[in-house]
Amino acid sequence: MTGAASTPRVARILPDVSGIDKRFDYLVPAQLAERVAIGTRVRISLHGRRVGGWVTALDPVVAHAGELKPIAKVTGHGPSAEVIELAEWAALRWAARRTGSLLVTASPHTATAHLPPAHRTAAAPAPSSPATRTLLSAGGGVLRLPPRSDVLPALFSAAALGPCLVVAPNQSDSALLAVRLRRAGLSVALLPDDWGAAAAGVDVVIGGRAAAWGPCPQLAVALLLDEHDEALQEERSPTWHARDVMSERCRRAGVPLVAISPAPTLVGLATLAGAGGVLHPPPSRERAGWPTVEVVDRRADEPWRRSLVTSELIEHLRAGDRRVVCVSNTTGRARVMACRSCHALLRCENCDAAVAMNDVGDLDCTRCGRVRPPVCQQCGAGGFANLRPGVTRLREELEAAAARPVAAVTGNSDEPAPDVPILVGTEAVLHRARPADVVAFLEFDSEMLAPRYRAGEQALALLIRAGRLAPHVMIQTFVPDHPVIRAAAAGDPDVLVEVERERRAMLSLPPFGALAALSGTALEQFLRELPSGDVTVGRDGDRALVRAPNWDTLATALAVPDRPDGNHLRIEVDPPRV
DNA sequence: CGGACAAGCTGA
DNA sequence: CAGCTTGTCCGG
Repeated sequence: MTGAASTPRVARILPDVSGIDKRFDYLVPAQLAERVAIGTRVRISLHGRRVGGWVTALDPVVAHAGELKPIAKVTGHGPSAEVIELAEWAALRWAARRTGSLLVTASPHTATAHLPPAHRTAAAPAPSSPATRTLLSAGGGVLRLPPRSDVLPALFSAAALGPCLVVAPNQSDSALLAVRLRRAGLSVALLPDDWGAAAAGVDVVIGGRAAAWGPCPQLAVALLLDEHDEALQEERSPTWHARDVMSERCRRAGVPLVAISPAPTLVGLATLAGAGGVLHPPPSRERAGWPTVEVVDRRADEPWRRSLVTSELIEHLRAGDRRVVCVSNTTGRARVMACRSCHALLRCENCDAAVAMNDVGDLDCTRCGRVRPPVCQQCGAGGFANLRPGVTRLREELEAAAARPVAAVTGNSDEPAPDVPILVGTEAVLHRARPADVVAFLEFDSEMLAPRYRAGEQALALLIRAGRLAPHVMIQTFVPDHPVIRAAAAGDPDVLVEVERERRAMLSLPPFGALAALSGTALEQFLRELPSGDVTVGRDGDRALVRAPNWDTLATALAVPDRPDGNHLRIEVDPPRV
């Protein structure tokens, strides 16, 4: 912080303009100097037009200070210097077209000229979580808490150490926790709305995945909730993951991060276990926090039916006033087929994923691309049943079987699910239904065997969500001994972790390797300029899969070629769907 | 992004 | 060769 009163200061500014990832130097007018710091949102005139931007550096070494234009206006507060640096790291890590897209996430949604006074309390609410305290004092780690347990004690224990940043997968979970934390006497800023209060200083800053970029002065400790949840990753490019952003942020700040999940992911275990390792309740207590799992083996169906309405399901549907949520995937997923003669699920002979019939009548594997003639791999028969009737049809079938009203929850509407005792819908129904007595997955195999490398973890995540909705989960499957089901039934996520770890290691998938999916018209040219040696290029349909031994190597390689303008190249680092 | 300017296409 | 489109470059 040099700069005598006589020499005007210079600010290096990143414009908030899509398509520009360059920094420009401007003079800081004396009357604005007080309000300009790294991160400040400003307006500048660039090439004849007024645009917004962020101060990314102050007083850089600059030769041509005499020709600089002044900053036109200070809009308000922005991310801290630490978060700006974090965004620059993340822009490289996820091959972002521009750093600004991440700084938008890190900035308040409305101009915030003035911050409210800081509000910190000395409250240390009970109950606390000894396991959380142990992990925090060890410098961070992973806390495995079963689905039907409360994270509030962990939050109390963390907040006792000082300003605490809490990242949850979504806004609604954060809002509920914020209410409970406030009720306990803590000062809480719920992002994104309370950005100003968070920047001023509170006990707990909490929000959805974007809270990983939220302000939290004097950050002392951080928590990541439901580390297994896919919603922690941004689905649009740059596909940053709140887990990895938080991990890096806490490493830089030298503060402990504790990730909490009923079933931590392999990547989470590899990157977050840290010094504290993985703590969990004793097996009997952990098991008690999982729902009871009822497996319906569809191979045992005596009269072969296409219907998903098994006798076990009918029992639940007809049981008095039992509230049942039925989940059936019918949209946007790979189709699932079974052999009519031996009832085996059609799987890829190469990679074991479920295969579906293409237009020509052959069986396509969307995971590895293998195509084979329409013959059962088990018994050689050629007659198949499609296991995916529509939700509308299903609703009628269920209603007939239940002899009480059944409502279908369809589409992407945000309206709450209707208040009837039985609901049927795609997995979205798990986000919208009220607590129930039973969640029934009518055909779980399309989840477990989806042609995505994280399918197992994602399927277990569905069971976790179901377990929070109801104490009893019913799973109809042709693969009753699948590790996903065994893990949930045993209340022991390690059952899946051990199988997955071996598979991922063998295939060099994360955390044993790094990958990115590339697409667009400029793809081939970009690939030609990739430095060879460090990365290998494979194919996934019309996308290219670039693999590297680790994320740093991948990021460095992807940064080498000239990035084409416009929408000619799309890069998804750690693509959500592969 | 959006303006500036250059290089290509068209038509009387 | 004016008049228009399309592409490439650049911004302090």
